[in-house]
Amino acid sequence: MPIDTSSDASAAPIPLADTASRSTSLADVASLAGVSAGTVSRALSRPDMISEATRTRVLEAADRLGYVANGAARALASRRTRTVGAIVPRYGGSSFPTMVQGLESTLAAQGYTLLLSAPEHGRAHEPGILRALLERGVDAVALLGDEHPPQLFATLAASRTPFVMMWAQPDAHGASVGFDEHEAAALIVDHLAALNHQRIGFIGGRTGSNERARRRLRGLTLAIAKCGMTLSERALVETEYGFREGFDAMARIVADGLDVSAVVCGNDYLAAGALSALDHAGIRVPGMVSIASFNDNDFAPFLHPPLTTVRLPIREIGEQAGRYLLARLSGETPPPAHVQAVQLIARKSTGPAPQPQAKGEYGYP
Amino acid sequence: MPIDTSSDASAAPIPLADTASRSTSLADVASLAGVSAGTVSRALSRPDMISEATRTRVLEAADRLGYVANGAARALASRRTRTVGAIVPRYGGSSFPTMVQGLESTLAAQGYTLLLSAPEHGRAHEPGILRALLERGVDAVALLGDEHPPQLFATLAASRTPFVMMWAQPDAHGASVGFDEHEAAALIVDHLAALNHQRIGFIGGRTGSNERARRRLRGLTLAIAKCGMTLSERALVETEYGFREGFDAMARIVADGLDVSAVVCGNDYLAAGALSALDHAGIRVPGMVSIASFNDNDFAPFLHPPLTTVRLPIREIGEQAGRYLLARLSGETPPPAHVQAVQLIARKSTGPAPQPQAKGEYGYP
DNA sequence: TTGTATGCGTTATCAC
DNA sequence: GTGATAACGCATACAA
Repeated sequence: MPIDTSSDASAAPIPLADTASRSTSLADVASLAGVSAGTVSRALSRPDMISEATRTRVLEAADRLGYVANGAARALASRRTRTVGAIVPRYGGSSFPTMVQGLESTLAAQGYTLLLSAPEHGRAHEPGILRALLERGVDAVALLGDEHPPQLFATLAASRTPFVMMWAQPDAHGASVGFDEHEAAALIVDHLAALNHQRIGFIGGRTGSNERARRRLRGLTLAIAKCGMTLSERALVETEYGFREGFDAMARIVADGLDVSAVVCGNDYLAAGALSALDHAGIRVPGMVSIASFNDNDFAPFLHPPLTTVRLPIREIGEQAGRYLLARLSGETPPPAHVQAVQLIARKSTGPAPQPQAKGEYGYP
Repeated sequence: MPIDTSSDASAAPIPLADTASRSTSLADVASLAGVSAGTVSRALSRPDMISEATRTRVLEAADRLGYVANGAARALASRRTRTVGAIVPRYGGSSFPTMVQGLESTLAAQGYTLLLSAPEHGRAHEPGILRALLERGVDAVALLGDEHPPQLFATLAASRTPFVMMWAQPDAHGASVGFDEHEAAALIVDHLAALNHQRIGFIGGRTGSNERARRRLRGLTLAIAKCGMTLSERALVETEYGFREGFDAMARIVADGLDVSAVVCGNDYLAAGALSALDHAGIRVPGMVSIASFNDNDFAPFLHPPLTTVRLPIREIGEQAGRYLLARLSGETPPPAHVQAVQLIARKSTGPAPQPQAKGEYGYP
């Protein structure tokens, strides 16, 4: 996939050790407007400290010259960059973009720009990632999750950089935004219990490498125990998140001899894949539940049969994280403590547990 | 969803007009190492210009003090930020994150950081978006698409900022990376033609507001005409991308009286929704095709029945854009001209056109 | 309200 | 190979 540069208007020499004219600076605007550089600076960043007349004159001059402030100089002098760093690993093909969109939008509304680090795979914990952000002078940092090496927190503390952990637990060592996984699990389990389901299965993410998957499974286990239900060992699969993975997992559960009347999936992709596998197998499990709506393209209720879904506030996590950082950066009163459960929507489309016709098997309605 | 700050180690006063000790600077490292500031600077950024002995001494001192370079000062003096801006609208819930991940990874490998602007909806063209990036001193910019107001290009040119357009056409006024939509369409149409399909439908994005959707429809129209096939007006729907939208669109096509034997969908979400609608209606259309795999979670082949899919190199676009910018920034020879078609994978699972049992209706196999 | 002057921390250009 | 020293462009404290 070569690149098109045929009609390339941008093929001019790169502007590094600039040979030609430097770009217009405050001084240029100042001389055109007939004022001092300091006045221009104020007219641009503290409009209310300047007289109406000169302000318009300055603004006009700046406009005529196409003046663009030099952020580096501004940052050097003011000691702030109006920039926030985010470290969000494995980011494409996940639900994180929705969260980052929320973060970015919230920050952008206040003039902040997002510096995004999206390390692939296990590189998220490399010190260099955070360091690169700090060298860029980010005013604050948003991290995914709360499981990070101590050194990361030490570095953050040493640089006195405000930070927030997204999709994390309340007992993390620092500010965090998340939701109550246990409440989400309880909602699901209550729903299934009301429909007389007893033995259930779970297809979720890998608990070894994914803290969110781990919490989700733990919450489910607790809720199930509290209801006197059973989580089938044979129908408990850990896998990557994905449609194909859900398909394969459910296919395996079916092949092993389905001994559950309901299966909970860790997210919508897994669930959709699992449904598809059931369809292929000519089996319909009456209780199919997905915990997380994967993103804004919430397709669970349109599957056949529709899924019961718990909608997680992915985007809201990003927004809230942004609001927290903005508050910190503007010196406002620190936001309240503790993470609370959030909006959970259960679509009650799952049917009641049937009387199995043959042991461990459920046919079409 | 309040925020947890209970065990907050980051709740220290914000480091704005810093009252306490400034963070360690080059001078601090220099005095500890017993050299001049200039030497420290070189030891850190031009290791080969310094003697082995002093270099290690400097590095050790820097390490002991936990020195982190001040990017603002560095940018001011060196006139480069090692930062690249990206403007990618409507970010969550689309295939753009995959592309951005490719861009970010490629840039990060060379020490560049991505400044991400993800304007919601129509705000992508606002001059302020680009301006914010330029003020941050981005060394280069990556844009989504090639349809932007002239002023944007003018601003880019005035600031002599290298830029590249992603998912754009070769005849754009500037460097661009994309793929051949017409070739993708031709691949699909050839496939359907070989299976004797004659009349086909299309469910795609809104051509009024989405340049990619427009190109996709145009490519399809051309390919269909060339093969002597027919694009049914009644089975041509423009909608938002999404599962629900695909569902609704197909439901409408069915309600209007299906007069096609194949339906092409603009992306996998639309296709999956459309399949679901067919399932609900108890109808199976033998030719179901999706043009774009939505992202890495390529679920089309797992649907029932499986979709024939053309896989578009979304991530590769980002990677290639990153490589282009890196080449520009390092003064390398400009990459070759023209956009070429890319890897297209057709999964041949669509069946041949049947002899309709009743006019405009196709039953289950 | 406006002008003046200093400092921000680094790189780069000289000398040595 | 290393040390002074001058920009870099802006914000801001202080003076007017």
